[in-house]
Amino acid sequence: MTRFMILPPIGIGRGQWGAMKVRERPRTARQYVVGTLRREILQGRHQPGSRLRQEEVAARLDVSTTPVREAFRDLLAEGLISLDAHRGAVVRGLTLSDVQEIYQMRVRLEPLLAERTFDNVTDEQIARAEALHRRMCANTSPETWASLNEEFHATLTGGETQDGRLSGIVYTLAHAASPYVVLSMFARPEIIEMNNRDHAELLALYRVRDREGVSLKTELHLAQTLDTIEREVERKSSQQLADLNRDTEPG
Amino acid sequence: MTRFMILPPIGIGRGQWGAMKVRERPRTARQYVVGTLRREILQGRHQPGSRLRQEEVAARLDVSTTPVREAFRDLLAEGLISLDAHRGAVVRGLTLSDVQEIYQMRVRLEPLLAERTFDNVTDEQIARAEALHRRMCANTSPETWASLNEEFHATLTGGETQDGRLSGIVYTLAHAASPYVVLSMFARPEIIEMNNRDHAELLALYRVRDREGVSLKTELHLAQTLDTIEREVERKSSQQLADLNRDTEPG
DNA sequence: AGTTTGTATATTATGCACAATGCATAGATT
DNA sequence: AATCTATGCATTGTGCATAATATACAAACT
Repeated sequence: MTRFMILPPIGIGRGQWGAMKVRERPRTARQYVVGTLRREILQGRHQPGSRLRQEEVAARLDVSTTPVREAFRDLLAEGLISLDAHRGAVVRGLTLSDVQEIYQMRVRLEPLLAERTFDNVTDEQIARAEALHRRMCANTSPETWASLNEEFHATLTGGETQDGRLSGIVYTLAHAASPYVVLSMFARPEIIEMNNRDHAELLALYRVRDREGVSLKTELHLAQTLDTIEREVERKSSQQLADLNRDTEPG
Repeated sequence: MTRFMILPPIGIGRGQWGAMKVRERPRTARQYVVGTLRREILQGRHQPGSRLRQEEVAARLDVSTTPVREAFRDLLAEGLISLDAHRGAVVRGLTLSDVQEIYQMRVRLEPLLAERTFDNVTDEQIARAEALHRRMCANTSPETWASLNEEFHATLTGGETQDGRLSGIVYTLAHAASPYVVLSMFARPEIIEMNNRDHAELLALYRVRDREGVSLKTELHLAQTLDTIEREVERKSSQQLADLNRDTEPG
């Protein structure tokens, strides 16, 4: 049935709404602000301790202050800023103690998430994870590797589709710690290879449907990562740390 | 410059959010809305699945819509509502699976929190916790007991003064599960006595500064509580369960 | 005829400009 | 010098305009 299409050929099939759902939803101003500020903070573009003034942010991103205020609430929930009544938003830095706390939580929570989602993991999801794994083995740039890494774990645990508290918390924690992970990988590229080997083992355990094995491997993987980061931070002077955090990426 | 004020002086004017304690520092409208809605939801006054319309809430609490929207963001972070762009807020119910998830997280996180805060616990804090413990032993009303219980644990772990991610998450989880805890205590009052004995043991361990013991006891205490809740829910007929979180989906 | 597809309307969330409150700091008074 | 007061400034709150979604209803196709 060849029906005349009034609206642009974005989607095949019926109507623009079905197609809209596949593409990205029209983002609200708030989502735009949250995304931008989160990226900026995680990339270290805002000095920890510096204030974020809503008017300034609103002017810079060309929106009004209302969506900025709501964005601040979201960033507060993610732990990226602190927010006191009438006193405004302050960028929270990540101390080593923070990173340790985050990883100690992940070590305990991610095996639990893996166990709880284990039965819902399909062969197709494993296949997608394996595809991501191959791309991660081929790509050695820390940033893109980290990005793929997040997608990898999200694929195996149901990702954002899961609406429970656990998956949301795990997702947020993984995000929050990412700058340090990237940092340690910059310092010692062999860490990436170690992670890739861990992922290969993990995929193998998923393939043979070894629930217990997946849980244990997940725990071990994170504990080792924390250990690596701790050693790396100890090795570095805090000066160098600050330098790396301050520098921004080349366009 | 004394231009006439459209808004009356603090405290009286925009109504009854002065109806709370007059002596308390003027809270912001947002804090008032968050507190009110949280209490209402946790008390089960809103059917799970029902919508919260910002205009309605704003009119009822005699506030404008902006603080209501920001309050929605806070409640979203606490997991009490879900929130989709342009589609509004929906009250989330607590399924047994949710409660299990929450307790499985608490079993893993609270020992960690106890360990991390252990060295900062002062004798004075222990004394305050003991005072609360005595009041809890004397009081057998489930609601007040639960309220004191939260204060008890907050006292021993630094409470809200702590600004790390861990303490905030633990605090939120404890809050979220409270309706079920109260429920199980209503059903079987001896649970309160069991908890009181656990607390006495815990305090003794704090007194002798046994870090490992505190951690283990905390874990055991929560695991037992989850077990009790599960058995209690199982014991009840699915009839009564259905009463608690009524399914709003029409066939 | 029954179902689906398209359009108009109504409802609700989102965004904006402005008014007002509270915090912080600098200046004046005792 | 210390305390109190006044002023600047950023956050908070309000009312309204706009954009998006859901609902109702008419038209078209199988």
